[in-house]
Order: sequence, then C-alpha cells, then structure tokens
Amino acid sequence: MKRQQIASSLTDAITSGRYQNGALLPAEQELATRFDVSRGTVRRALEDLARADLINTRTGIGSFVTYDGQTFSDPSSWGRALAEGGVETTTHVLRLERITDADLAAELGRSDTDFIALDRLRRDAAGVAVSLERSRVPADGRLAEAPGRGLVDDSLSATLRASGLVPSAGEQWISAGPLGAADAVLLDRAPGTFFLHSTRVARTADGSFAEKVTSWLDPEHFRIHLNFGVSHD
Amino acid sequence: MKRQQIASSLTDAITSGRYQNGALLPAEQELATRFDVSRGTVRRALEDLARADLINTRTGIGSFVTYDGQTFSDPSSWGRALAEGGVETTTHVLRLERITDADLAAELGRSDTDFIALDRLRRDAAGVAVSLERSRVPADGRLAEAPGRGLVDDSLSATLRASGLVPSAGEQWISAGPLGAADAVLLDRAPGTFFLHSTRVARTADGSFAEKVTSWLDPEHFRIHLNFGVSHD
DNA sequence: AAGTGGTCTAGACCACCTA
DNA sequence: AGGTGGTCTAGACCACTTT
Repeated sequence: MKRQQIASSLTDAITSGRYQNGALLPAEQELATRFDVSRGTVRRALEDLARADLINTRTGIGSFVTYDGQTFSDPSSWGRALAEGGVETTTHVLRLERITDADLAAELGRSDTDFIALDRLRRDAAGVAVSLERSRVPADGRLAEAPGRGLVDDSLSATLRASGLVPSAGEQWISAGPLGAADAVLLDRAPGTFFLHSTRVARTADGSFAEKVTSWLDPEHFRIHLNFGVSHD
Repeated sequence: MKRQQIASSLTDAITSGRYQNGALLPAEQELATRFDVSRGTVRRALEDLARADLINTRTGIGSFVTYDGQTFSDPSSWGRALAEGGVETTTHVLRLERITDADLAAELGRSDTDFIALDRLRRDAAGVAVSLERSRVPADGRLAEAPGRGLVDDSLSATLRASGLVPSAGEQWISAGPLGAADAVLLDRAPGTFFLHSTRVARTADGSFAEKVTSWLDPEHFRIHLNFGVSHD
C-alpha cells in the first residue's frame, strides 16, 4: 500500500508541524518524484488527507495545510474553521493552567469542578489577530499535568488522545455577534466588531465530557466547512 | 465528467429496478467496454455508488446491488438554522420562476443552464425581516413545472422528493459578512449590516446536483446548530 | 508562458474467489 | 485455470492560476 504509506508520511509531517498550517505542500509531481511513485498514487493519498480535513486542494495552485493542531480530526462531521486559501497563521498560547469553574461543571453535569484551560490566539502573517479560542478539558489523569508538562506535540488533540479522551459525539453552535470588551482587547479590535462565534462540546463514547471549545473567528479570514454523507473508510 | 455520467446511469438502473437488490453488476471490464471508457473511470463511478450504499463490492466476486427500494434518508446532520427562543416567523415567497444561470451551471459542472429559483424572506412577529434564502434546483422533470403549479405542500424539500431528487450528501459553508446593497434593500437593513451567511450544496446518491441554498441570517435571531457522531462512523 | 491540479487512458501485476 | 476486483504506472490533455 504505497498510498497509505504516503498518506501516513504526509499526515505525520503535518501533525508534527513540519508543514505548518497554511503552508503549501510540494506539487503533486514533486511528491511523486520524492516518494518514487506515480502521480496518481500521490493523488489518492492526498484525497485521504483532504477527507480528514488536513489539507485543502485548489486547482491551479496546490494543496494547503488546514490543520491547526487544535481540532480533532476523528469526528469527520465537525464543522471546521478553514483559513481561506494560503493564509499563514501562527498560534500563541495565552494561558495553559488548571482552573476551577463551577458554572461550567454545572452546565456539563459534572461534579468535578476542576478543568484545564487552554486559551490561544492566532495571528496572520502580518501579525493581525484573527481568532481567539478557549478550550476546556477535564483535569483528569495525565491531562492534569499538562500545565506543567506542556502539550503532546504542542497539540491539544494529541494530548487528549494520549490521555485516552477520544471524542465520538458532540454538538456545535455557530453564530455571529459583536466582540465583548475583554475579548476585543485580546484581539486588538474595536469592541463591537462582528466576529463568527463557535461553541463546541465533545463527549467520548461513554458519554463523559471530553472537550469544550469556544472560538471567536475573524469572518474575513475564516469560514466553517461542513461535509455530509460522504464520509467513509 | 464521464465518471458522473456512468454513476448516474448505473444509479438510474438500480433505483428503477433494472438491477434488482442482491443482483451482481457486470464486471468492471465489461462495464468499461459497454460505456466505452477505461476501467479506471468505471471504478471511480462505482466508488460513488458504494459511498451512497447502492452497491457492495467484493474482491474476486463483483459488485452487488444493496438497494431495497427505500428512499434515501435526508442527511440529518445538516447544520440547521434555529430561531432563538421560539420566535414566530412568517415566510414570504419573493419569487418562484425558471431562470437561466450559466455561472451556476459552470460552478456545479452542469451542462444544463436552466434552474428553478425560489427566493424567500422570513419576518418575525413584529414584521422585521430576519432572513433571506435563495434556493436553486434543477429544472428537470416535474420540477420544471413548479413555477406554474406551486410547491408540493408548500415545501421545497417535499417538492424535490416528489421529483425523485433525494439529497444524500453535500457540503455547507458558514461565514459572516456585510450585506450587499441589493440584499440590504430586500431585508430592509442598512447596507453593510453584518449577517450570518450559509451556502449549502446537496447532491443525490449518484452525485448529480439536487439543490443549492444560500441564506443570509440575522445573527440576533439565528444560530446554526450541529449534532453528530451519535449513531454512525 | 509556465506551473498546477482534474481527469482519463491503456496496460500491467497482484490477491482473491469459484470452478 | 480463469475471472474478478485492488493497486500502481506513465503518459496525455484540459482548465485554472500566476508571472
């Protein structure tokens, strides 16, 4: 299975950060030469990556990496925020710490009020802040040590996976509205600027809480993409 | 697109009963000869049918029909626009007519440039316009008469179903942005007002176009809700 | 004009299944 | 053994994007 080897190799390169989010992959012919296969085989491998929402291929240009190390790729029907073609972004961790949040615990129906909070800001190449994401995951097991140890591969999804929290179901709400005063400061925008807003709650197969992510997204840089009825493999 | 023509032809043969449930399709090489294409193209078409659960391919044997005549289920995982807090709305048809749209045909990869256009405006109880929806469906078969006859049950999806166009897969993009001048007039808002925007393209099992809907939604009245992972994958 | 992805072709070899 | 699907190849032509 050369196709799988190539897909696996490219997936690794993307999730490990060798190909950054927004970057352009080498041309298909170049990949074919590099892997010593035909272009058709490269294309079949790239189809797999596209299905997993790791890349976004555009005619006449190439394949852009659309993986920010944040979202789970497993539930393929997640609405994913896609950077418009070829915008390079960098991610900055605003905070990573253990918190207590009784409101969130009540909302999720949890008795445990301890969580790990991870807040991140994304900037485009020009340094303009384009998104603000707040993740909350349970402070159980190995995750409890994340603030001290850092994230696995710098990726929240990898850290969750390493902790055995594999999301299998969830809900997402997408809306739009004006930025609040505090968020506006973080994003360096005028208060009241309209942003896309997404709230996502994921649970594992046994129904326990896996992750809650709320995001503010600059509508000029992001749109949310959904795919239905075509997931297989 | 030979692939799509072949998929469409085979889908028709299956749903019309020419290939009964459980029957074995002709061999790929035989189909290739019959359609006068290469085997690779036949295989890509069969992949589409398999993805739509119309056939089941087994190594060394062939492709069995797995379609029992039941209608395809609607893709239940569409992102649905939900009115906040039980706001009652009324829907007004702005237009329902046959149109020619070469750009849309090109975008969808269709040679037929005829479509049925249905534009609708929704107002809340106070009479404020809260959403604008433009639907485009193919002007094939019974649908071609919709402008004269009206919609089945006043519902576009019911009309589509009655015409044999059952969506089984698709994509949706959600973004946000300022209203254009023309849309602002229709919605009775100031140009540049920020609205949620959704574009949805649905296709039938054989990959042919079923419906395209673009919507502008007042972010104060609507949010989009997604639910997934509960029963499949 | 040059580079890129999108599609199709004709052929090849393999693993699998039924005889 | 002979037919079937699974995979890969090397090349071709086209439409699109950028220079």
